[in-house]
Amino acid sequence: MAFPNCSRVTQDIPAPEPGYLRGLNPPQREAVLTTEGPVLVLAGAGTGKTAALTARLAHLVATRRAWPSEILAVTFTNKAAREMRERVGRLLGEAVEGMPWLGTFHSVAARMLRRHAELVGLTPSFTILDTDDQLRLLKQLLAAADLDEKRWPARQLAGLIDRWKNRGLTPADIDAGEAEQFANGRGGELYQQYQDRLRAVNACDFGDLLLHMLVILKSHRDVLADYQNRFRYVMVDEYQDTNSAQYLWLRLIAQERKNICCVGDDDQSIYSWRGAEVANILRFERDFPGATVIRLEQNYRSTPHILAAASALIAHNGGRLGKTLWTEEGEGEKLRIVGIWDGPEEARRIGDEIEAHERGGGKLDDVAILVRAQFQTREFEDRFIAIGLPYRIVGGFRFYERAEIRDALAYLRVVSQPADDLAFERIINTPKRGLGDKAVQKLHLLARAEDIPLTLAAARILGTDELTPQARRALGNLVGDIARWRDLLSQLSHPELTRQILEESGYVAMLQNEKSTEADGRLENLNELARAMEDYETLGEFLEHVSLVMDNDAEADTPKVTIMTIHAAKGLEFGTVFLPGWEEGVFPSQRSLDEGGLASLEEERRLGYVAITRARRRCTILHAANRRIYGQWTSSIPSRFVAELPEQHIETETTMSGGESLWRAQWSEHADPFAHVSRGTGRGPGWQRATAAGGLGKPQAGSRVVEARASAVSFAQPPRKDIALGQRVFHSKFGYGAVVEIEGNKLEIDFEHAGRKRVLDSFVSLP
DNA sequence: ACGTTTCGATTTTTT
DNA sequence: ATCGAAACGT
Repeated sequence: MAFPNCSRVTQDIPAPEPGYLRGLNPPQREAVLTTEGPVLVLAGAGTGKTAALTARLAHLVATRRAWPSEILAVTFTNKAAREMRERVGRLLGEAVEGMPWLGTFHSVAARMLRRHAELVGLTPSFTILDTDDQLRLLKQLLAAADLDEKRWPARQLAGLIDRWKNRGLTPADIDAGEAEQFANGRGGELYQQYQDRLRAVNACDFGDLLLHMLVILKSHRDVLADYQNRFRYVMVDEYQDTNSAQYLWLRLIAQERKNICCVGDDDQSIYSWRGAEVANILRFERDFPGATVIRLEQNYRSTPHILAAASALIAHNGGRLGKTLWTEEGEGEKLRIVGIWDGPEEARRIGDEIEAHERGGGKLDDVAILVRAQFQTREFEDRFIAIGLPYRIVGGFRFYERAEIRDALAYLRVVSQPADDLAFERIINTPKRGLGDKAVQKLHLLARAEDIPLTLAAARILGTDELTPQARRALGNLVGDIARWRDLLSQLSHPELTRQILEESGYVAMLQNEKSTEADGRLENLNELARAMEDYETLGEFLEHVSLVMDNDAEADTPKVTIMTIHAAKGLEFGTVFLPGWEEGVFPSQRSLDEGGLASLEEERRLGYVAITRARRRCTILHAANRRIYGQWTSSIPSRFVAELPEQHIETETTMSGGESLWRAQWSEHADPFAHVSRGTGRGPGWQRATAAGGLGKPQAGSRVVEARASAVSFAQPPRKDIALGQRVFHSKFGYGAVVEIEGNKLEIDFEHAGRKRVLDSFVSLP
């Protein structure tokens, strides 16, 4: 269809195929070349979705169907947006300078909202709040409403409001039934108050970025018409993750031209808990009649065994659009299912295998351990530190979520935005300057009475005798400092100003006085912040960047094993993947089993599908018979998902003697034969198990042998001569501590902050 | 105002 | 077990 044997010109001089089509398979080409009308691209895991999407963008621009500024292309994460921008850039040369509307839903919406802020009662320089600020504000409202924070936690209200916003509901849309969900029907009223307060401080939360734009598009036909006109083409990545507000927003904008191309995979929808509606992708054809549906099914990532196992697992779900993944790859290894005794053994086992992988010439960067929940990472961290295996834990705190970064930003916000009460509250007593609850309360009273921002109230209260003399002096200094910094705003570059503020506010001194490893890290982070600022023209630009875009997946120095949650791994791939904790109650998680019913279980299963399909060559699933959860030893049975993997694609192994079947049979008879011996002993139940006579048979030979091998490797390095008992040493992760035991080159150290740990001597230095 | 103790919760996470 | 936040005591 694309190249009929028509014109003589193309026959004489075969038109060279455009570079961006090179290497694409037929369905991918179809996705690129079907530019007009609604298109749904169902892209299975590893089927070259991003390649198709970026080629499509390049095609639209190269064929002059649209200027870069006339294409709206939205993703969920900054990473995805960045990657797309880079790849399109590579395809088109630097011709794509401006793709102003390529970005995350939130950054694109924020960009729009800044142009129309007045329509929802904000100014174009509104602040984007982080979760901390949000909670602080809600707590104030709850206190004012005389609600017990115990019974009605601010977190819960924040979650509820967020869900409302995700669904596109403004306070006016909250009926009694909805409001019922919080504080006996006061939910709606609190939502309204929250929005009023946000407007008063000229701020938005993340949900507002989309919701405000949605309201504006609905109520201002001219604005809507402008965007409908401007965007000749709309492209959406990870469509299965869109929430209702995003869906409505897209539908409004694409309604006119209907050139909307959504790419997604219903089987990889794992974010329903934060408002994603799988229904959006399932009903695409009804929403956009005449839509072209294209399936990308050729997988370029994994071996047939891995694909078959993943496909069989996901086949247990109902209501799918359905895809059949295939590959040209050769057989490869079967998935391995490994049953072991307990959590520590799981970590030992994986550590040993990774060491073997490394000895065999494998790269650590190509290995990942994907867990269901964050708490599972601990076990691995402990073990890997002990054996000196480099690892990186992805997730947890992002750079801009760290307290010191937020504090620094709050100072900058106070300086650049006089109305930013929340920022002022954050820094008023950080570092401690003797301004406690009482002083803050008085400030609030005055600010509310006069209806002025806190910074102004602070300046006024100095002229009264409301405050104690010390408090007045401290506040006077702060107010004076802020005024001075505001003046400097025009004279200094913002990185310089930042350094000066941190210095003069006493923040740096506060950290220096702490003298802990953490404090050192924080100072380093602050330096990093100032350095990062140098890339931005204005302070405002930087603040926008930091609240919407900043992430920290840098640090690609030494090769490391990656440990992260399955959620965080979506979109990534690794040669070797370990999937620990496939036990009922861990994965699927207890919570999903208790509440949420079938839908929730199916989402867990999709998670399993995502997890397995991250692997290119080798995938190992593990389940432990015993695990410590919340400090309690709990016994568990293998995940139902393990049983859903077809036998011909897996290889089962267990360190319990007698094979899995015997082991399972034993389990069904005795729920937990060792619960009574395992509690409160110094050694874990795995040890008990291995040394116990009788019970379930011989000691676990495999595990013991492996343990010995690990030790041999460790002792190959001669122990250091400069470390003696009682020696004070420094470890880059745990900080300072004293050596309490030496065993070859293994040390047991009592750390000042981290407690007792066993580490290799090569990982510590003398202070 | 600040340090200490107790209490309670504890999936997944982006923006 | 462990961490953070709220209540409590100095």
